[in-house]
Amino acid sequence: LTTDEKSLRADAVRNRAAILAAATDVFAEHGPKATTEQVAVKAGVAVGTVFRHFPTKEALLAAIMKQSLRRLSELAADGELFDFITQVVDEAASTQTVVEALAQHGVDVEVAHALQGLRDATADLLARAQQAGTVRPEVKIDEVMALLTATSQGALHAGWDRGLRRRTLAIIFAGLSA
Amino acid sequence: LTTDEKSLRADAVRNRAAILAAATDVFAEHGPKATTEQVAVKAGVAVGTVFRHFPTKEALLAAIMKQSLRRLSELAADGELFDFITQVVDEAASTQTVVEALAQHGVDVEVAHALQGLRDATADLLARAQQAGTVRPEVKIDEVMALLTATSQGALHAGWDRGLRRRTLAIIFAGLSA
Amino acid sequence: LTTDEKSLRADAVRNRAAILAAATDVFAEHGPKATTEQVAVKAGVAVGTVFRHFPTKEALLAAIMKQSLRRLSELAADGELFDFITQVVDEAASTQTVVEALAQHGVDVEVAHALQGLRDATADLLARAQQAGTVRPEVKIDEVMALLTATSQGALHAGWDRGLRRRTLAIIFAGLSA
Amino acid sequence: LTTDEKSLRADAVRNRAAILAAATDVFAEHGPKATTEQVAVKAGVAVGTVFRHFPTKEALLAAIMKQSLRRLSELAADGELFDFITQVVDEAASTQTVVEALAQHGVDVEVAHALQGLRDATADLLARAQQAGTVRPEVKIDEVMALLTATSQGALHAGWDRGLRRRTLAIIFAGLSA
DNA sequence: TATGAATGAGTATTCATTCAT
DNA sequence: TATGAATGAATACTCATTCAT
Repeated sequence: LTTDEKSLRADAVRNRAAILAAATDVFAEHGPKATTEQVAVKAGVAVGTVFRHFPTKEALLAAIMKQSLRRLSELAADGELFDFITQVVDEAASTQTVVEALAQHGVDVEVAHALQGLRDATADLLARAQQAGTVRPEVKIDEVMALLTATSQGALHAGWDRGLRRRTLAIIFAGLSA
Repeated sequence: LTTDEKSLRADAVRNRAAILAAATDVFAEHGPKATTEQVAVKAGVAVGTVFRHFPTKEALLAAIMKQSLRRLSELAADGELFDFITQVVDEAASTQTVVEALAQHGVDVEVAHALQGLRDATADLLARAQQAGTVRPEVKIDEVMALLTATSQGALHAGWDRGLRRRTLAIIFAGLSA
Repeated sequence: LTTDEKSLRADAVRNRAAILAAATDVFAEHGPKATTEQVAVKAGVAVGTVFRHFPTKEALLAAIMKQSLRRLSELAADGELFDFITQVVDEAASTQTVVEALAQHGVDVEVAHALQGLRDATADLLARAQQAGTVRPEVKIDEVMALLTATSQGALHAGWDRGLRRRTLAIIFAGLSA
Repeated sequence: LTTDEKSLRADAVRNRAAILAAATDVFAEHGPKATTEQVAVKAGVAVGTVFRHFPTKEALLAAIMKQSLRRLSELAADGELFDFITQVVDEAASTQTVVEALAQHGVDVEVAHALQGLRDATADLLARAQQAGTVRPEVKIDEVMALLTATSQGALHAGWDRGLRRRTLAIIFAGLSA
């Protein structure tokens, strides 16, 4: 029985992960209007299971956001500001939801917390860049986050190609540079 | 008779305008998921009337976009690039849909046309700014439109306040400047 | 003024006829689900005019039925039973509504009256045919009307071609023959 | 587990059957304009359930047709032509939709198949009747199906009573007889 | 715990009918 | 009297969520 329970729990954990991964894909591809059913199918489970793990569609979206924000925060660690921004924007397409998360406020305490984490990590990169003299000293984290958000959304919705992304970012980087 | 016909048409025209205005407000506030019914209520007409003027919800959205794009194009005429961008971003909040129009492609022939109009008007401003030596010569209209789109979306979704908008744009303008 | 009134009345009469004709065509082509608007367009008038002449869609349908039933009654006059039946069936396609009228009961007093007229005219043909010895004496008008209705509906809905109509009627005529 | 799955499925199967039965009744009584909601109510389920089983109103109608056509085909097996026709016509009232199915073409592949099944079964009866010398040799299956369709529709829409049905069929049988 | 069938409120769209012009 | 815009009830279909198995 203990074994059963354990394996059940293991299954549950695996399911949770599968659902989260599936949801990320599905929402990235079809936007937030994608169906819970679609997520369930992609995850290889039944709808009921999705709702057991995430009591609400909104909760599922929040979970995705949290996950993505964490991933971005890790990306920020030990990086360089301009590289980081470039990476985020390049990957925006695969994280539509994150971007929308970045753009929203107050959705959810946990999301807000994760967002703060990303902000802190980015603030570190900014500070370092300013100490290195790469970025003008008067630039504040608020503006950097704003530019990050804006560019990610733009890249995402407008479907900029790699070249346009680079040239657009080049302008922004020029504006940030000392 | 002429008078009668005109007044009939006038009523219809008034309603059409009311619906368009209401739709602009409603969609700006609740996003594209807002109900046609909501629009009707706000416009003070019955749903049927909305559908008589705009046969589809999508058509209604397209009409809003067209209208806003035209407004922006007019704004661009006889202006200065940085002022124009600032204005667009400042007003983004009231034109969520436009921004999304800017970000979409191929929605509708007429919308595409209006979008091209805005692009042309902006291209003029850019050329003039480059001739005046205000903007670097290597900057292309593509990047300017990209920045316009991105910043509008960012300002809109993230709810930047006036100060943040100004500071963020300042960075971008610095990046564009010769 | 009198002239005006007269010409107005003349217009009205002309409109009524145009609407009736248009409705016959439209309903024949698209079935009873056709729109009042379609009828109006085909008649070259506005919907309001249709409703001024026929207060209800049902009333319009009833009017068509009456008209068609009268036409068929006239067709029956001075004819021969089998020829008459053949003609009715051949023309069924152009009078879908009539056929449905034939199949309904109690729709409308006036329609019922017109239906009775057709029945009487057919009864005359039957009597004559029986006197001539062409049709068995025990056949009653009820059966003839039933066969007429059935065959018209069948021909209409199933889209029998001319050959099939002829062969099917041949069997029925054989059954009726003395 | 197997039992559980089966009982789940059993529930679903029971519902499907209930919906089909309800739909047959409802459409027989109110014609094809009857509401999906009405069907749901009669079946004792929610609308959603109806749509889960039959994704479209049309699909539901097609399912009814298929079912009825199958029932009729079985009726044809091991029977005698005139008896068979009589039965079909007697039961027409309870199968309005079938009759319309008989009258339509190309609605749906499966329906077409079922229709062909009925035609084949009827053709067998016809062949046997002709071999037995009961029916004239030159009669073809096309005409028989045409008569079957026509009479069923007539009986249905015009509400013939039993006596009239018998007398009308008697004429047709006379026409078919050798 | 997982399943997937059932639920039912919600939404876009149509169309007979009314009524201001 | 004719017009055609406005009305709003009606209807097919969707989808987040619940719950029996």
